[in-house]
Amino acid sequence: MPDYDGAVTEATNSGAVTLPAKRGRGERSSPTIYDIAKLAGVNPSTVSRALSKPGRVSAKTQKIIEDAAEQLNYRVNPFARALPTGRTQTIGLIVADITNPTFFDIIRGAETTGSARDYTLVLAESAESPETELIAARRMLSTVDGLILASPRMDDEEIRALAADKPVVVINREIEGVPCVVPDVNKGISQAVRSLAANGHQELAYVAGPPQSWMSRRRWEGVQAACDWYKLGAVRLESSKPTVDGGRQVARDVLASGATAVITYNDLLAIGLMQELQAAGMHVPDQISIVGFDDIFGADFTTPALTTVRSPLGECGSRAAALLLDMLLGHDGPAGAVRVDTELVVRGSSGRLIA
Amino acid sequence: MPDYDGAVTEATNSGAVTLPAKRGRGERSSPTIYDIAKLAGVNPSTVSRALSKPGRVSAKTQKIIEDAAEQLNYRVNPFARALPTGRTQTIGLIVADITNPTFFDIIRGAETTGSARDYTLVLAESAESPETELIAARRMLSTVDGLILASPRMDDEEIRALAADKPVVVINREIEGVPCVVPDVNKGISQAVRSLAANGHQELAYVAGPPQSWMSRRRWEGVQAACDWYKLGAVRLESSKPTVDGGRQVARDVLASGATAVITYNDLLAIGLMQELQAAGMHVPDQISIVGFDDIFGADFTTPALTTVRSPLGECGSRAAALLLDMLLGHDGPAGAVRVDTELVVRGSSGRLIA
DNA sequence: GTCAAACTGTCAACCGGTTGCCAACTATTG
DNA sequence: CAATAGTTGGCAACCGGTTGACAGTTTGAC
Repeated sequence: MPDYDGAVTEATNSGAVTLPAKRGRGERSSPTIYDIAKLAGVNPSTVSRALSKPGRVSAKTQKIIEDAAEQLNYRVNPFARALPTGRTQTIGLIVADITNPTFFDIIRGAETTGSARDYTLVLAESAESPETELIAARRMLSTVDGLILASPRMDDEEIRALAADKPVVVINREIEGVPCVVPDVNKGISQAVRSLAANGHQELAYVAGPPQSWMSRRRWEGVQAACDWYKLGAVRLESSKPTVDGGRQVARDVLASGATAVITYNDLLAIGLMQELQAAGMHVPDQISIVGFDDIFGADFTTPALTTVRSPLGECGSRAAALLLDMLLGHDGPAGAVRVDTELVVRGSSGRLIA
Repeated sequence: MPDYDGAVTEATNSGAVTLPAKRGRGERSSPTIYDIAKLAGVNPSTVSRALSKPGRVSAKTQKIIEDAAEQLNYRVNPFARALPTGRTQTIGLIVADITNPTFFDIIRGAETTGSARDYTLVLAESAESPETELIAARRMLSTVDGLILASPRMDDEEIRALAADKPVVVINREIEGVPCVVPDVNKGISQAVRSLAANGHQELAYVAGPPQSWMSRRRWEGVQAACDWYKLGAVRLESSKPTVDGGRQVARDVLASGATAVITYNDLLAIGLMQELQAAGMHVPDQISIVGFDDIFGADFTTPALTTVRSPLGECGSRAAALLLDMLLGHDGPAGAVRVDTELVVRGSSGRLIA
């Protein structure tokens, strides 16, 4: 029910009616612990304790105060609480690109887990820029209880500095001394390369992501290791940006490389690459196999549907938020990185080479 | 820019910068206006005025204070500011479903426009539930300066009640007395139906979205009107949920309806429907044409690519945020709804009926 | 019955800005 | 040069909770 605060407390204002916007627009203001205290016949500090320090006041008083609070439809003023305590019931999330579906699930996972524990999610975007990211992180850090960095682009040192200030959890990157949630790509990559090798491929290209991306490097290392093991040649190609468009642009280099199988840093690149190759008359997977990363929304819309190494991103977001909330309760972060499993999802874009 | 949001540009770390004073238990705390006041040799209130009320203090004092603030690397404490003023430099956005790509452009548009004016975006999800939405809206409203509701599911009355409290802008719905940003679907629908009629279709089905969705009703009305005009039969089918899955489930009803052309409430439904119809051996568009709504990310990944009525959702998010920020500056909201244009994007999923 | 420990509620001092009001100072004008 | 209007800076009272210190009450042990 909308609280239309009934009685105007006449004790407050002595003089003339302050009609011009006292707060915001309307004159309405929500009940405070002082109102409750008056109604319950106790001291405001007792109200404060009853409402936030269970056990500190007697059960009887507690009940009286809770009833009064209910009657007035009281809600704490988050700012008043935040001012002396610093607690804001808020967690921040910074992603590199809001429109990148990779982050959809991370955002949802974090939001869901957060709001289940009465935390609100604050979102910011870094636009893939380390500088923007740092500025956003700094600005946020003063207003949230903790911060989740999804695929951060800034330096380890800067992240550690932030983490020294308030709890920080990192997704998709490992940083010594900072709690991390990281998909363990080895399993998925190993499956992917084995599958490609089994299908007769001998030369593989990896299309890399942003140079600042730890995960892109990690995936390249994984690809190299797996290719060594399965005796495939591996070449690394750069992309201009980790998007569908970037994938289209890298198609030339892919063709020039002579590789018959491509693993891309993410699904967007894979999709763009596939579109461009098909437009150039190539047949996927008969002439070239394409494997993406992440299994984003839409990866199965393409024809052929995209084979991809799935990272459980929703789980990453959710685990990161849970970790953060735990840390806010005073627990220590995990010693090492939290690893979540990846797996190859085989669809139509990879298969036997038909030479 | 009237507000001092902190010296972000402290590139020149020249010489002795007084470190922030330690708080009682060795916790670091950031500098306050009192620190600045001491350093500048003025009263704290003068500092406050210098930093937030341009023109209220003399240029000379202003300069001294700004230098001192810079030297201390001062940032306002948002909570301390919010407590007396209610201003938080924050706007809220509530969407029905965080993972629905429809909202991603809206989110990005709002975030981008907001952060360009130094506002932070706070995000919440209603999970398509009017109750959850209302709770989230209430909780948010006390902590943000204004609220954007994207495709709200709650009653008009409840929204008006919220709008009476703080500035509210609605996207994808028209509510008398509340500023709205709404894609004007008529043009796009008209183009779509005309195109279908020209391709020989005579019976059309509309797959509706959530019953609480104003936009779904609006689109149905538009479809009916256009079908009247172009002399097509129109039948309305219900979906269980506005997702890919919901689209798959409604395939049976679509087939049973005998319609040869389908317009769905959104692209997700269209994609799911197309998948299921194709799985059942139907050929799109030779046997049945499918037209979606919104032109979301991935709509062009399908085979055939999806014909859809594009709504400029990023623009909606951005316009809504701009509107809201204007209102926060004291301007009135627009008299009527702000309409943005829609247009048909013809791709492969619609075409001539081959009977 | 005495004395101390445990429990409860109150007081008052914050947290860090904002702002109405007033006094002092400056500039303008007659 | 005095009177007046316009500036500018300071004082102090908030905003709404939180919390350490403390005193009054109970409770419990001996």
